[in-house]
Amino acid sequence: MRYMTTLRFIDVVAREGSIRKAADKLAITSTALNRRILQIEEEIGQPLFERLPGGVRLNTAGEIFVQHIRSQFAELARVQSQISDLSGIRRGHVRIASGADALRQFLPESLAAYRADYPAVSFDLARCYGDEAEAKLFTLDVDVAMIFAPIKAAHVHVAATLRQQIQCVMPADHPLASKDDIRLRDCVGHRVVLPTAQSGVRQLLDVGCLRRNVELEVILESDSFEFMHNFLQFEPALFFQIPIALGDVGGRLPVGESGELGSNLISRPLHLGDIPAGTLHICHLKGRVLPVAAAKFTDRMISMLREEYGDDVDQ
Amino acid sequence: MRYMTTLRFIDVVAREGSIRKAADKLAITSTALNRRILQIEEEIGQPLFERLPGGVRLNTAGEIFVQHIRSQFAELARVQSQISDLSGIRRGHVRIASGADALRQFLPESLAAYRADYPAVSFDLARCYGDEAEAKLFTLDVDVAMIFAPIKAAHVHVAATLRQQIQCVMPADHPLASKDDIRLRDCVGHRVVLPTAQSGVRQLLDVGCLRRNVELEVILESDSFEFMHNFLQFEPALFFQIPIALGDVGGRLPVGESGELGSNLISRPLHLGDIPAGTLHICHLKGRVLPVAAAKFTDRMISMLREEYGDDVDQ
DNA sequence: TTTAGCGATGCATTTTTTGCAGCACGCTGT
DNA sequence: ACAGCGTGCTGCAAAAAATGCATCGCTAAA
Repeated sequence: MRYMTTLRFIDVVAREGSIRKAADKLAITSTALNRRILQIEEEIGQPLFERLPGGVRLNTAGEIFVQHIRSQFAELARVQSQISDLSGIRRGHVRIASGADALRQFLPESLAAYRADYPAVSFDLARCYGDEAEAKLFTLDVDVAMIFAPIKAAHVHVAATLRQQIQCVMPADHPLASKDDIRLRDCVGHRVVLPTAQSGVRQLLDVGCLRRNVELEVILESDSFEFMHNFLQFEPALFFQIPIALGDVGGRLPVGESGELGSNLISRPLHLGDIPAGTLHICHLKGRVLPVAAAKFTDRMISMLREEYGDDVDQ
Repeated sequence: MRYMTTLRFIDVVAREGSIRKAADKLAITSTALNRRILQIEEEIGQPLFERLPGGVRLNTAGEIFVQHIRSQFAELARVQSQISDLSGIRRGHVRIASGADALRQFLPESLAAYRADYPAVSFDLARCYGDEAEAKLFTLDVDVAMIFAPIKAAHVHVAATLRQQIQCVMPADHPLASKDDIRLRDCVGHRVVLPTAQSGVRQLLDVGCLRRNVELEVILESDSFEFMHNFLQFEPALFFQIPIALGDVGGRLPVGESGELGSNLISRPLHLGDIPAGTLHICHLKGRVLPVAAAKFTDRMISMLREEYGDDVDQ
């Protein structure tokens, strides 16, 4: 949209923290960009940016205004989506933030299923951790987020939750494979592989180890579940995950039966007394009206969750 | 705001129903205006207006888009107000829709009181009936409305209500002046003056007369309370009003003691069994965040009502 | 002290917007 | 039937706005 140009520019300057850098990114000269900013500041009647020696930074007025700009963009997207919708084209765009958990099977499947019905809808997927996801919701960079972690910010509205008990994944011939349910202290003396500290699974594990006074023998830390899966093919170790990330209902069956990844891996639930079940949240920004496509996709996702996980889904 | 120009133009075209008329009003040529509209339609990807032989009319997409435009304007006003507010200037603009009832004393007084504290805040007052007021809220033409009538639309949020018993106003020497409380049938045989059919007072009266099977001898109907007040100086008659319009607490004392208007008029409450108390609503658009000034003014108004009418104020 | 990077500004150039004149179309009243 | 009116739309030239270039003054770091 033409008339949004200046606003878009301001948003970029705010993100880049420098007029010149923003100008580069926008493929215009810093002169033109600078002038646009000066003009808008004059119209508003006061500066939006502080001029620092190394660039610019939003002042309070700027913060307010940029927030307004972002909500305008989101609103425009919603309106356009609504307009497209009524012409029967079912066009649209959905922006999702998700932890790595849902990336293995649930999200690809939901997305494909939705696109089968509405092929003109496109998607943006940002993989990120809980705090980032909340921030992206707030800055209107994404429409909907899947967060496996406690929700911290008040501006987040939780549309649905899914209780997920942490699973312990290991080679089928691992000594612990015979147990139906793993205690934390069982893991002592075995090599373990952990997700990064930012991950919700890791946070639950850390709390549990602290409480039960268990020290794990960590041999690898990574933010890539795929990598850890692969690693287990070469060195036997324990590795923790939630069911939705295992790509199998309930996560109690051997994963990857079709042979792709870790065909010899099995999962066993961790004892609930050691590590309580965590919660996967599907959320969007409070008070925001989502574009048609985003709203429909969210509904679809929730009903798919309900089909697979039944009573573990809430709200 | 410069970048809003096209949007403002579209709003005007939508209201005028003709590009040429809108162009006149906007002091530009129809050419330029037409081109702007064609451009925006191209950017959106579909027309916003139907072209009729006598002008243009919004189509469904246009309705959606214009609604979006209006909400953008309102949002911008709010943001600007918020920005002004934080620089301590306390600038702002409040747009009010009100029935004639509150015009006599309550609104002028509240407005002046508020302006005494915030002299940089300006006001717009549109006198109108309930339905119009609701429409103006919806089209974002006003921020807050005072409506003495039932609220019909679902998009209206009621911030406070005030119960008001209808009063009968008459010359001090009128035969009914001796009663403490007037029944509808007492009015039969006396000349009465009524507000127009659109007024909330009139609607309550009509229902009451129908129910009690009373036929009033109507000699004058007007939408101007001031005119009716003045008329009573020349011909004795009964005239109905709610306390807030009488400019005197409770409306039970002779009005206009200071001699300005109707110094010889008194008011007596109508019997509650004949005409139930009506409700004055202070409302704004549901889901809307009001500009600072409008929000503060509304709060002030409500607290002033509470001071004067105490328990009759709700919510 | 020098150097590099920043935002701001004067001036020429390019792009966009505007206004004028005129077109085709549909309704309306004679 | 037909002229008259008002509508939205379009080529073309003029006016206005946005842009790019070169440059200034400034600050922080080397």
